[in-house]
Amino acid sequence: MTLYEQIKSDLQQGRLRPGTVLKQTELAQRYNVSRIPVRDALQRLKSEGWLAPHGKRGVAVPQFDPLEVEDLYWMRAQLEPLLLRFAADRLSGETLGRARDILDSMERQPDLSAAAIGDLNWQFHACLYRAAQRSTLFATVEQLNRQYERYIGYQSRSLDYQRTSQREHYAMLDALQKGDGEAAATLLERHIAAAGRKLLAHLRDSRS
Amino acid sequence: MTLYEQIKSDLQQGRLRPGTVLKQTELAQRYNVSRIPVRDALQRLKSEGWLAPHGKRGVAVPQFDPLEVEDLYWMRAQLEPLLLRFAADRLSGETLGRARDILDSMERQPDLSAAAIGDLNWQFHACLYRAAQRSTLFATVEQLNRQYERYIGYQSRSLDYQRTSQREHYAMLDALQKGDGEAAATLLERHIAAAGRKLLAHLRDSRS
DNA sequence: CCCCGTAAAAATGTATACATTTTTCAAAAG
DNA sequence: CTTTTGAAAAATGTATACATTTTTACGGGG
Repeated sequence: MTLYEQIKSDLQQGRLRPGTVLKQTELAQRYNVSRIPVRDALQRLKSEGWLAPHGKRGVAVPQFDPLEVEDLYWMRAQLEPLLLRFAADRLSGETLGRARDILDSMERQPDLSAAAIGDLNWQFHACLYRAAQRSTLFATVEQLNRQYERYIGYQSRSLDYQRTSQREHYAMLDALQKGDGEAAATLLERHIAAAGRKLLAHLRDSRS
Repeated sequence: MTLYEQIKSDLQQGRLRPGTVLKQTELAQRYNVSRIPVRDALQRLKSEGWLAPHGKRGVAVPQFDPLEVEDLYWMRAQLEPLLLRFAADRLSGETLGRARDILDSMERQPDLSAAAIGDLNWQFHACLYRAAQRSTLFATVEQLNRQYERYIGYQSRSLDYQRTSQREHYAMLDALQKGDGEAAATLLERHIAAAGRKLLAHLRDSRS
């Protein structure tokens, strides 16, 4: 596991709490490395929204922010359906197959961690988006999804919601297989909006 | 001037040409610094689209890509009008004044460099967007604009186009001053789309 | 003639040491 | 008692040196 992944995992699991100011020296000791790789990891984590600038120098673990979630989901709801429309014309049977495999594997494994679910989720979407061959649009969408990972702990793991989410995924895939990209894009937009509302509700509940 | 700015300027002015593979050691010698600050600058430039990964290690100066321009402008046309709508309700007289000052100063200076025009352009837009107090949305928009800077050399500097562009800016500002955020947002969307078409045409001309 | 494996070289990753900047804290002035 | 100032301490920025990985090039085998 790289240093970047280690720090990210500590952020995800609350071992580094919002509000904490991170010192390169402390982190270097904590992970038994020198400050050079720490600097690299911090810069990357900062660019992905896991850390925020703190004063003139230094970084801090940012608070959870409902407004950030709203922005992220709104942007995703705008950009991802377009990407899917571009992809629709170019989807090979093999790609659709791989996407279905990912969904099936989620189905098979009953209780994955929130992080694992989030990862497979992205793998599924990314697998379709890549087919669009729009690397710039894809890169931005990927970044938004990475930024949203920070909130993955608040994602509902209720079996109920998982079922709904999976049903929407399969419906999208079916539409694509029929060649109806437009329908798939509409489903996707609703899927993202619904997930956003769900996450916001959870966030507001658990922090009020 | 920081190292980051120096390298960026060399990229902008073609002293580092598309296709070139950059070596940390070479750059360190070229700019008379050690490899540590070079690494930092390269990572940042990479995250802003000025450089692209090259193989497993190392970075290269990317080719100019019309598809990238299309994606950037399309995303900007989607995201920025929303940001302006959010801002519209919160614009103070002072903010509007500062925005107008920026436009006026562009008017006063007849022949600025493409880079200088681009910078003032962004200052104008950013000044309005900041009022929305949507930091996540703002950050994404800012990144898209920075990414687009790479193509600023292809921006038309014809007096004709500059006039059109300025007229659109003033029209937007007038709409905002009248409190008509909706009209301003519509103008902005068209403004971005028009600028995108213009840039694409130039790019295709000069490289065919 | 081409391909593959291996060793040398070149490039990047990381640690340590030093330089510079920022922050902190205490003492003195108002 | 509050504010200011300045020196010590702490943190980050940078250089040099070493470690590891990747690339390159050469020579032998197929």
